Amino acid sequence: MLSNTEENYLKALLYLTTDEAGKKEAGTNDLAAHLGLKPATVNDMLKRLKEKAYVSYKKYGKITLTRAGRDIAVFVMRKHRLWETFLCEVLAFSWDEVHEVAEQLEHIQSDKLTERLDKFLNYPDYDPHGDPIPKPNGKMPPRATTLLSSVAIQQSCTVAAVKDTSSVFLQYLEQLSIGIGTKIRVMEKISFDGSVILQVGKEKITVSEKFANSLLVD
Amino acid sequence: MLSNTEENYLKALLYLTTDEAGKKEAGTNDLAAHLGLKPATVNDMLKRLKEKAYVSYKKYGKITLTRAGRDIAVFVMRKHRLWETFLCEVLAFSWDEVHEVAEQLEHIQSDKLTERLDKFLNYPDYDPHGDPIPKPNGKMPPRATTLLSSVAIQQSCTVAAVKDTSSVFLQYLEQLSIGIGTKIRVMEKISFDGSVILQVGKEKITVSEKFANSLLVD
DNA sequence: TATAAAAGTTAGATTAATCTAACTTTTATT
DNA sequence: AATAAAAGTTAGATTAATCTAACTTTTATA
Repeated sequence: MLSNTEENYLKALLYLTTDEAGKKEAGTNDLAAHLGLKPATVNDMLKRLKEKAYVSYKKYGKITLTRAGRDIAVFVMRKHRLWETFLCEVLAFSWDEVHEVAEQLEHIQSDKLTERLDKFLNYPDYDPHGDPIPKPNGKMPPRATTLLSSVAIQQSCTVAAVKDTSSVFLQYLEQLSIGIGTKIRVMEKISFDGSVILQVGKEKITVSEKFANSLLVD
Repeated sequence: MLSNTEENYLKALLYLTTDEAGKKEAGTNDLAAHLGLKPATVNDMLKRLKEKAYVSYKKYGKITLTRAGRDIAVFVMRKHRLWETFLCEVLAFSWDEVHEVAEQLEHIQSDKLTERLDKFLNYPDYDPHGDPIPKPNGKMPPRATTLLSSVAIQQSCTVAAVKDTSSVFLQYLEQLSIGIGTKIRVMEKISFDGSVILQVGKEKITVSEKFANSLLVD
């Protein structure tokens, strides 16, 4: 059985190599930066994970997850997202509060717990941030890929997911009454700085380019 | 913040010195036996816990929890019992399956989670084994103290708690359709071996002295 | 009360996870 | 292509948690 620490390395590797993070290859430094550790530390751990056949790489080369490693990482992600859903929907946490707690809960080892929790939540496909929850077989529901910034003028869309899960962003969304499922119409784009004017309910609001690049829509 | 390991030592000490375990003093060997560790290991840890002022003892003497140590142990117990209740009542675990999982969940650090869980469960006073759940202030609802074995012949009583939480015992109770709240009438006691004949619902059953010493009733 | 048994402690070793400092290899840039 | 920068590795140290083996103190008993 893997330690929490080992699980965290695999999860980080999954994240870094799944182009959520922008790129597809991961090196020692990327991992170290992502985990807040020193490259030397990561190097040591990678040796052990390679030994145990959870990762694959050659000296000075890029690191990839093996099938076994990816399966574990996906399962940890499944637990993380189920717990986030539980915290929001059942215990009324707000979506900016769930992450840290889910970071702990994702390491609880009990298949029965995971499956019962899934059932209790009625087998959700997406977590409170709109991220897909892997199924027990490792398959993932489709992830929204359209950025709000790429929606044409006068088009309407529905918020499907957030690309940025930082508290500041989530609280800002809260303040604007925007959440998963909110209908948005793009009214105007300012070419000067990429700002976008949106219709949200009866309100007309202006948001930055950075904002429009942080929301995924259907 | 304490490690899971440190929390487990404090919890064990609380258990051993709260006469649930029969006695009120705990030594290195008792702790080692209870935790499945070697006395030398426990000795080392006790030094650190003393350093941090969670326990108090003098060399070769008996160990007691300080106020701070007891507060932490009680809080861990609170979390353990709330999670057991959650697993049974919400996720339909049977009462012999919850312990191991609760052993993991009890270490999750989030006051908000604990309080929200308590609220969601409607502030239960007792867990699925009939053990009192400490309140946020550390106070405990009263614990049943009457053993089934001490109930007089022809008296009726209600099962309040189990003294033994081993799977074998809990599954046996399940098989006999006895749970917390079950009404029992003591029909006869066999002086030869301490066996007791009980009326449970419409059934008349005979149980051992050991059994009658493992159930607490009101 | 002397002494054997039980309880508790110390010393030294091991493993996991981390660090810093120094070194090597790869890559990117002039 | 030479060389500077970035990336990756190694060596040696530290801390937490565990062990075994040997030793000391307390307690129980003959």
